[in-house]
Amino acid sequence: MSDVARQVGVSTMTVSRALSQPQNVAPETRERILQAIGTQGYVPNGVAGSLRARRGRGVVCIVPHIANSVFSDTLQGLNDALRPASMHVMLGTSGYSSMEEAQVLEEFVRMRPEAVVLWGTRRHPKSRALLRRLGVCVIELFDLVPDPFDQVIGFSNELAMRALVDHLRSYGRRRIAFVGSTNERDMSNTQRADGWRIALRHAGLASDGLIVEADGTTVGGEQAFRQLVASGVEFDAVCCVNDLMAVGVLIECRRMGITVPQQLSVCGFGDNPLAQAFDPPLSTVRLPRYAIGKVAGEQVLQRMAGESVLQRTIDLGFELIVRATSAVL
Amino acid sequence: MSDVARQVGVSTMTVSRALSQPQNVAPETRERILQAIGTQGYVPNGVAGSLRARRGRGVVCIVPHIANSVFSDTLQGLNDALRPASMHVMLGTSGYSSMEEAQVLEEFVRMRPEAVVLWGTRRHPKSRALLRRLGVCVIELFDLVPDPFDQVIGFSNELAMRALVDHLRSYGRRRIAFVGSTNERDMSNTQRADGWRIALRHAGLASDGLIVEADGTTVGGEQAFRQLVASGVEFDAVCCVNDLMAVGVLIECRRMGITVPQQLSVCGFGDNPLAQAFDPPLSTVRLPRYAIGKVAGEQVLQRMAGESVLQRTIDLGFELIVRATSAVL
DNA sequence: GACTTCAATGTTAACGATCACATTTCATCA
DNA sequence: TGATGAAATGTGATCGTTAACATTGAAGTC
Repeated sequence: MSDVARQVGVSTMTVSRALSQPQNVAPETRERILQAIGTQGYVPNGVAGSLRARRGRGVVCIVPHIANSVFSDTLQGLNDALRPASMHVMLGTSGYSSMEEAQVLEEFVRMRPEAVVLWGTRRHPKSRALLRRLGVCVIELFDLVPDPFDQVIGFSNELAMRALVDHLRSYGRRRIAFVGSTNERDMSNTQRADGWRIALRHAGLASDGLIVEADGTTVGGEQAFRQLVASGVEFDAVCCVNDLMAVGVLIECRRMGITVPQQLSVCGFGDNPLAQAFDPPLSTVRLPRYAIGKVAGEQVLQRMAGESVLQRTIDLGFELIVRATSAVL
Repeated sequence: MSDVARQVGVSTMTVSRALSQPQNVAPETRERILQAIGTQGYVPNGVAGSLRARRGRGVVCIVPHIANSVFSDTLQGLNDALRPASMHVMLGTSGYSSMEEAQVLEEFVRMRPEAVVLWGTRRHPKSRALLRRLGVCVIELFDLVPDPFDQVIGFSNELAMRALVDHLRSYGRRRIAFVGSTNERDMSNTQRADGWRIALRHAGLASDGLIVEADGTTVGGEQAFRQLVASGVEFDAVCCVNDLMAVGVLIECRRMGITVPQQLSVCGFGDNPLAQAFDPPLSTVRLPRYAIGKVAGEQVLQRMAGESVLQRTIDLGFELIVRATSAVL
């Protein structure tokens, strides 16, 4: 920077101003400075700038796993919202462990991010203490909770699951089973199971014996379904906590010769790309994955601009996607 | 930091050392320092550290689009490799445009990253100049080229496509068509088409009239296939530049009553999750997506450790996945 | 002509850590 | 007993930028 200043015959401050507050520099001076910058190939040192300004242009984002379309769609949204403001995303993963998240977080906050965006609402006490101390803007994603740590953006798992159950009821189903996952440690599984239970109770339907659990994969779905059938309980519909398990159920149905949706209705959750591509296409709930990230980014920008937080809980809703596995269309 | 130093009764330098070079601090002093850090909730300022050390702990990674499993798998690999070394990924997207990539890159390098990881090998001249000037470690991903800018990690599109063609030949196919994409601006499409052409020539087979192009989506695949059929040319196999287009071809076949693989063999490229889930499951080529990111991260660490670059071009190979669309199993 | 005003630019001192070098401490040994 | 060296700690300068305040000069006002 001083090289540029020397060449143009001004002080470094003027060079700095030419870049960050052009309106305070004479147009011709500015022109000469920009030219010198181009000639010398000067690249401003953002690290020094951030140190002096006592604020970086980074936003930490920690998701459980990047290679999963739910998370990567959200990351895309976050990135798209932040890019126009010259902010950058510092990406980290927790591997679905709040302990690991706490460790990653502790390392990342050293870079003094403008905001921290985290998946889910289950936090390690250490993370809470750290975030509280730093007073940084924290945005939690996906699972809505009534009283968030700072701000939460997502949709209601419970309402979404109730919408699915109500849809099945309107199609005449009365014995609606639930297939849960044992490996999702976040609140999603609990909240969705709650939604299912509440919807049944509201409709005066029984839920006893109608819930099974397994690993949250396709294979887990197959196992869970076999278990449900083996238990001897009667059922005419199955709601799964996610699409992969629902696909597992469908595969097992095909094997057992159960016709879907004539003999049995099946619903997934999440609208995984698979849901649409599978044969038969799976009824499910589409989640505002991209929008969650986008709105999170927008909130970060708004709060940086000094605007106060209007809503601590932002509900972006969901979309019921009825395909061939739940009803004869 | 000075608060901690004061409380313990040492200089800030000792506190600094207690954290970064513990072996140079008396164990008991270190213990007291760590305790004071815990009490006060001191979080080291990584920005200041990076400025003084003149090197950050960040790695810039710019991919075309995050919400695409090819890229997110690779990001996962990169992240997994870098995390144990306390490095972090600064994530950016180019939207498949080298111009946009250049802009994002220019902003990101201000943070003085330890390395820059970029998708593909097509660079804007500005990016090249910038990277050359900064002398930063540059790792390009996916499309192998013989003489990379700095270092490239990937697989051979050409060899992979030749493997597919050879597989089809071994199954008796002689009139093998190619469905290309018009919207992939990177080298993949060209290299894959070249591989197809070369494989046919080596086998003494004709390629005239056997290539069509469309938008690189499922719908594009359907269109391309209709176009191919309408052209009246004879063919008994179709290689597609990606899995989505191959799925489109399969959908169109079903519509036209063409049996796969009896009347026609179909191959995709990339092993998209859809390929396995589709009915019938699609033959394709599995790419080392995760490994590419992982190895990239490992290379960054090795080069930071001062090791010299052993291979400027690292070929991680590919895997031919034969499923039901290319051969009766 | 002296006085005000404002735009353009300069000066100084941080931001918070750490490198290089200086100093202290203390056990070891001829 | 004093020399020797290694371990433990301290001092001062510095990384590159920018906030806050100071200065300059020229135009505008009475």
